[in-house]
Amino acid sequence: MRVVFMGTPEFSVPALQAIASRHEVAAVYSQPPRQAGRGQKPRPGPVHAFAERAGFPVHTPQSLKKPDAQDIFAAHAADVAVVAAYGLILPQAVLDAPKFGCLNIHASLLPRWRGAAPIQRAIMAGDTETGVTIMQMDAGLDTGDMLLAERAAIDDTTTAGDLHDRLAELGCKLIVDALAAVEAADISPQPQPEAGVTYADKIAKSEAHLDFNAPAADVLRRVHGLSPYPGAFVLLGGKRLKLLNVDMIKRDAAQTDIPPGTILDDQLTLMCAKGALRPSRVQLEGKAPMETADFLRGFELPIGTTVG
RNA sequence: CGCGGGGUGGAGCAGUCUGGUAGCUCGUCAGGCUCAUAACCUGAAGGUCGCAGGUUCAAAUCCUGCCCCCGCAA
Repeated sequence: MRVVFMGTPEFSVPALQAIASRHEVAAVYSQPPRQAGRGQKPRPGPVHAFAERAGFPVHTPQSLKKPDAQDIFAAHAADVAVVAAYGLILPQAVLDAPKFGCLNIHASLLPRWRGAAPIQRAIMAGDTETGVTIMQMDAGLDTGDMLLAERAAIDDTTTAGDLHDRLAELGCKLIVDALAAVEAADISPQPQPEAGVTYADKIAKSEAHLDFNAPAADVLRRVHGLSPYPGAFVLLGGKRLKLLNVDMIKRDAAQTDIPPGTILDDQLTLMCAKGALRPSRVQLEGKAPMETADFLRGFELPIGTTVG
């Protein structure tokens, strides 16, 4: 089929790659390069960069609301558009332009976690499973009819980074299947259930500053949900220390007089409201991520210190 | 020119301001001790101190240029 691909971040790249090997990519849409990174130079996103390397025509409109942008889109004469974390709203004229409409790869089991940050929110909420859904897009926010879905498990060690990679692979498998089914007219879209709708809000910077007054289980979910990016952190002598991976440590119920955030031993075990956590991988500001043991080898941290 | 931290044996760091034969914790290897061990003791190997110039009797350390990594902010 003749496909227009629309996506921006790393998550979408495997899907584009998989589609490109089986279908004709008429054009790739991606968010315009923004000032990003050190030196605030405009940098193209991962999809944009990949598409250029692969030699696909790339479009980076600020918006698709204008008629001329919609005309350009329609001129691709696509059979279908595949949208994966594109980041722009698609007007009805765009949704209707391709023969088979627009398919979306969404990183959750809809209708749970519609919206911007489904991977992180699933972990932060303590979900034990999530997945990927392929849906036929409509004008709503991730409200379209579902074509395919597949589950993925989350456990106490799963980070957003891990899950991101797994779901990206899953998404690329499912979209390939979905395109084949659509082309063969061998699929029947199912409306999303009305029950169980939740929305995955964007991650706010303030969510990354850890609060040890919460139960250890909650802190762990937050750490893993924000790992490796943007990274949940604590303040240590004015510097940020990101916690990238943590393990639960059982504590005797007796010791409730120790203030949350206190370092309990020489392995950086941190007191929480209920239980304790031991980081296994951390990153000090300005430094590369490293095992906690390596970090402690060069960073003096007396037991009893409190982190903020 | 957005702000800032950093590149020192395999790992993480100190030493740089106040130039003068490279140090700490750990790992590795060998030997010892031990019922045993990730424990302990002894010894050893391993570094052109990111790269290139410059200053100096002497540069990890001072000066200049460059490369690379990272945090913030967007």
